[in-house]
Amino acid sequence: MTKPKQPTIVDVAKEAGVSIATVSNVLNRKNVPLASETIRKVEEAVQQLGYRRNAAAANLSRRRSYELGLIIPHYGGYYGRFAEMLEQKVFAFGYHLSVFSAAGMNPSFEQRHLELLLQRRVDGLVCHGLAMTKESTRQVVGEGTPLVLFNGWGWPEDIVNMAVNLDFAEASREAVKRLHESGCSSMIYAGRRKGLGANDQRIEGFMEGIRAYAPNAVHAVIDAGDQGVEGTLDEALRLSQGRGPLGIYTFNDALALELLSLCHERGIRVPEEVRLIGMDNEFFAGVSYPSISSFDMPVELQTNLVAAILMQQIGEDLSETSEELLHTYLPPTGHELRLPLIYVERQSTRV
Amino acid sequence: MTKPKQPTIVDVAKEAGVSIATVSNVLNRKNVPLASETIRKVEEAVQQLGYRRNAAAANLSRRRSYELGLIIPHYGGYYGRFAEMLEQKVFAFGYHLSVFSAAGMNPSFEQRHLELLLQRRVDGLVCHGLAMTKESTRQVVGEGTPLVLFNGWGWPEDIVNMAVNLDFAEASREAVKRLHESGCSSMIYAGRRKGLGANDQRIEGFMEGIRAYAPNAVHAVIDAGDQGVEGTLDEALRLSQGRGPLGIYTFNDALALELLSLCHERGIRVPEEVRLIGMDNEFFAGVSYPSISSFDMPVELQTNLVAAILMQQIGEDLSETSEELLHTYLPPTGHELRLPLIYVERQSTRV
DNA sequence: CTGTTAGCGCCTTCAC
DNA sequence: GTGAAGGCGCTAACAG
Repeated sequence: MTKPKQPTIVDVAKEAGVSIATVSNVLNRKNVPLASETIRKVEEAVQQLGYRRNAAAANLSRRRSYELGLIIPHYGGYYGRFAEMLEQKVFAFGYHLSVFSAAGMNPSFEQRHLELLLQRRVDGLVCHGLAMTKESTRQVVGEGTPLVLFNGWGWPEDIVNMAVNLDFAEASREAVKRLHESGCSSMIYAGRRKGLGANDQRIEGFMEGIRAYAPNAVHAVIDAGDQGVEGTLDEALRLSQGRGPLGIYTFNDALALELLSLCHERGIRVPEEVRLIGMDNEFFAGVSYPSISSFDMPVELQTNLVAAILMQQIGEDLSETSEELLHTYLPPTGHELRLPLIYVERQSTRV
Repeated sequence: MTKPKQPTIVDVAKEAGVSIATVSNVLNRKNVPLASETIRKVEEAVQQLGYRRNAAAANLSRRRSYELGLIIPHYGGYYGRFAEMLEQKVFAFGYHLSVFSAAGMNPSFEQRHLELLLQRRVDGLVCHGLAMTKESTRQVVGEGTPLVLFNGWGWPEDIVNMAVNLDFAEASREAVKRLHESGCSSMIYAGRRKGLGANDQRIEGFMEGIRAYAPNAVHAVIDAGDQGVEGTLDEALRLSQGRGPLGIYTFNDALALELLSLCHERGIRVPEEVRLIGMDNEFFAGVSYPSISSFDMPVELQTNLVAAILMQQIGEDLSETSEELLHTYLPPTGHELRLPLIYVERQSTRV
């Protein structure tokens, strides 16, 4: 209950019969030569006293925190996986990751978390492009904290050095292509306006896909947020009326699952009458019935790249593999990097 | 690129023409009386210089971090929601929450995160009971860091002051009751051994439920990890053979969904032939077809209680509502608190 | 009301 | 190889 004041480096030094500098030296295993006897004594004292270094003091002294900050909209699905994976990647460089959820792209939370992270003097920042305001980002970068964005589109080059994005536009084009090839003569993109930039990317790609692969197809962009899921399906069916199978490409798997259930309820057969492609490749897309075709996100690659770029900005030495990764993926020009999603074909489009 | 050394309190003092103590005073709004002119000057200087307090220095000086640590197995589903909600709760007390994922109950990660948190001198810890080893927990508590567990069963009283648990056992009893009342004469619990204590609790409750409500029912506990999902369904069907509707209660909604899809595939009708109850009340349980009955977790209540108990241990003043909450829920004796789950009836059991 | 001063615990030259 | 000493930036008495 009562906090009995934890032992400090001074206590350890006393216990081991050496000076505090020596203790610090053995603890931080620098390139300083130490007598093995000294090392032993110190380690014993540490063990004995249950010494644990005070991070605040160490950070203050070194003027580095070896801490990185990550701001994401929430912990669910892709973002959670991203956080977990990034944590592992930066750990390999000796850094620790502090994760904050902006509670659904809420700018006030974002602001708070950012402020906190900066007070902690994090050595670098990884932010979700959609959870950040331009102003705070500019400020951060202006103050000199290395920052890399992920899934941020259309950021001016002068405020963001590098954005590592998933190529939703390309995936959307592919979705149209797949649906068209499977014989859909009418195609719908069921979006989520609140998905912001991520939704815009999909719309853009969808329209490009239509132009490229199915210029004559009946098509439309419907917002599931506006129309509701039922409204979306109604509208989609109305548009495709009698023109053979209807293809629906959705903002994410969750929406696809809702549409799938609705089809079940109404006795509409999937994939015979309606074909679905989702996005995110969530667990349930694989085990629903019928299973839902989707796009898998290269989270491992993305986090690897984010980590490498950030470490480079911080001035850390990169491993060979990291170097190679950057060579392979960094665009020769520009400040945006697009990673391809992987299409996973399942029963909802299999004819 | 070059970090131009952020302004310190000294710079602000100089700029404002006051002493550093004064700056510290206006910044920390203590019960110290300040001249409004002084305040203005300081705030202006802060604005001017873009001053941001160095958390490490402040923590070191105050010997408090106003930081709390949370260790969970992963960010998905319930845990993610728990983290987000707890963050809000403790923020109301002026604390910040650092969340760490133990990457699936991996003890080495747990150890690492714990060590880090302790080095940061967090003022308190919230840990998932299943992600912690007894040894490290004992050590932490022994060193005097306030700790509250959530979903930890069977912890010796001498190492854990309080555990705030979801009452999976009671929910499992209820599941049996519901299935039995709906007319199931055979009932299965499809578990996940790797769920550890959480699974044990369900098994215990399931068996008690059988004894209490349906002593004559054919029943069994099957582990989906051992048998696979298909194996589980086969086994369940074999046991219930021809004895009317089969009730399956699952470890979680994910497993329930898998079983549901399998039923679809084999043309087994849900709920006519098989009735399902899941656990977690995940998004997809509500929108699958048919929708899956499940148990909703009182995350808000749980996080409220965890926050209140921890704040109390730290010695923070509680609000009236928090006090009341503790009065209502704290057990008169013992060190474990059980919160009821809420049954959500859906189509998978509706006859 | 404001300023002076002594740490907080650790790291890091720089002598020895 | 090891130790002494001066910060790191801020807070908290305590004077004034």
